[in-house]
Amino acid sequence: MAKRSPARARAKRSVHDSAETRQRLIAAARDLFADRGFARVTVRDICAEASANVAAVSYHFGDKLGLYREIVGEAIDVLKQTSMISTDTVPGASAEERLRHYVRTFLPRLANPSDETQWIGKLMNHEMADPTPIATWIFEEAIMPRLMHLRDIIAELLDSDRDDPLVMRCVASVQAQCLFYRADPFKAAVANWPPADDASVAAVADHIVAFSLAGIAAARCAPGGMQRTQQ
Amino acid sequence: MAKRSPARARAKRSVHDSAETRQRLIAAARDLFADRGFARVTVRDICAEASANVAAVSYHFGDKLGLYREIVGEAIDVLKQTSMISTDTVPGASAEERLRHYVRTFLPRLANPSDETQWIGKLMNHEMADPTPIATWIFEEAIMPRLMHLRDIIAELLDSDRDDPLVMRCVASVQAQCLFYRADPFKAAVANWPPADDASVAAVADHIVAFSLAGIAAARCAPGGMQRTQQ
DNA sequence: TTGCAATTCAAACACTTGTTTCATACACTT
DNA sequence: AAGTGTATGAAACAAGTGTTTGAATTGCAA
Repeated sequence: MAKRSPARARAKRSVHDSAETRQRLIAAARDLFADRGFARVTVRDICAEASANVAAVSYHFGDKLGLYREIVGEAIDVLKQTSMISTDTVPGASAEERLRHYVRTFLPRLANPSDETQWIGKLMNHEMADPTPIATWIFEEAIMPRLMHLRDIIAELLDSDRDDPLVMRCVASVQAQCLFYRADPFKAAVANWPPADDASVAAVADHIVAFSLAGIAAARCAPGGMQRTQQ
Repeated sequence: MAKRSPARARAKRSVHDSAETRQRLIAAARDLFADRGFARVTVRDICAEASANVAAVSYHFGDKLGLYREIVGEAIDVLKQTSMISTDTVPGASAEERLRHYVRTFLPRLANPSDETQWIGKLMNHEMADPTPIATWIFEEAIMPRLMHLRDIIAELLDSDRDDPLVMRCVASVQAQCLFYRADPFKAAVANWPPADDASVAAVADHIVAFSLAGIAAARCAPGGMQRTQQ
């Protein structure tokens, strides 16, 4: 126990390369954890990638999970910022405009492989398939706020109460369509499914918005039993 | 190399417990692989669960991957059968009826935790986050046929060519909504999101159908630039 | 009964994992 | 120049991994 604290070392930033090894470890771990998830990345992988000694992770972060926590913390910080980009709109914007803005800013981050925050989506992919103790933290900080924002938009579009189960079903329908275009090692290995270039992503975003607006409108017209439009 | 072939042993089925150990191994491996994925299950876990010796896996299946292949093969067999349930319809059924039938039979298998084929969904979850060499096999045998079936339905609803990119975007919208309700360790750990009982699942299925039919109808009316319905 | 092949078992092997140890190199202060 | 605390590096450690070994054990046929 009682891991040596490198806190003062960072403050002094004058020894050797001024804890620049630490930054190389973080950079290497970010990419590797994103690609393979926590369990399938070894400390030796990270240190080799960062040109550091095997002991460096223990020294700078206590243990492997400490380094992972650092990465996830960074991910959540970025997520909160970009979440604000998706949820902040001009004061008078209509619900439809807010939905469009949400999807148009959210989707590129998920689907565009050249997006520099792409590693975050990959990281969360692994976290969802193979949750670490950090899963609940991610959910509460990064996912829940987005869902609540969507809920408010859709409740307004449906003109119904936010507790109406129909609202959350529509939230799921919208969010599901977005998440489907997440960059994903399976789809990548098996087909070239997700649209790559900016234009395709934008086209998909507009499709999702229009598709969803029509779906929500239909749900609004027939809130109770819209399931039978025919037959 | 040259793994001892237990093929004849199975045929004779007369020694010891007539290769009943083999079945116990398969049963144990099915549950464990479904819960944790290939990489995070150890041979010792499986053998302990099956009350067998550590060497049993090598003896009966060559190696760990051989046992996994056995499990995935079984999964694909079941998947093909249930896929037929989702895709087979009465001859004169309309596209809308076929879509409804597809979602209503597909969703319970994904969402209902008491479904006895639930382990297959879990297995594929892990395969998607952490593909093994078997990923392409699964995709071609189990996923691709479903997508093609959906494509035909939606092309008919849109009254457009099957190669129209709009068709696949709508396929993605429908499939995404279904897959969103997959039982998932992350959602389970973090919230009690997915609907549990049969009634809720059926309600969600009807929601997805109605939502999607409206979305498809909207896409049909404005195939090129449906993205701006207002604003 | 004896021989035979299939099956099980305890033990070990070879390898990888996260982590620790301890000696060394370094920059800076006194 | 000597001292000090930080950082690195090579090696080792302890636990866990998939797999193999070779000696039992078992049921059946000769």
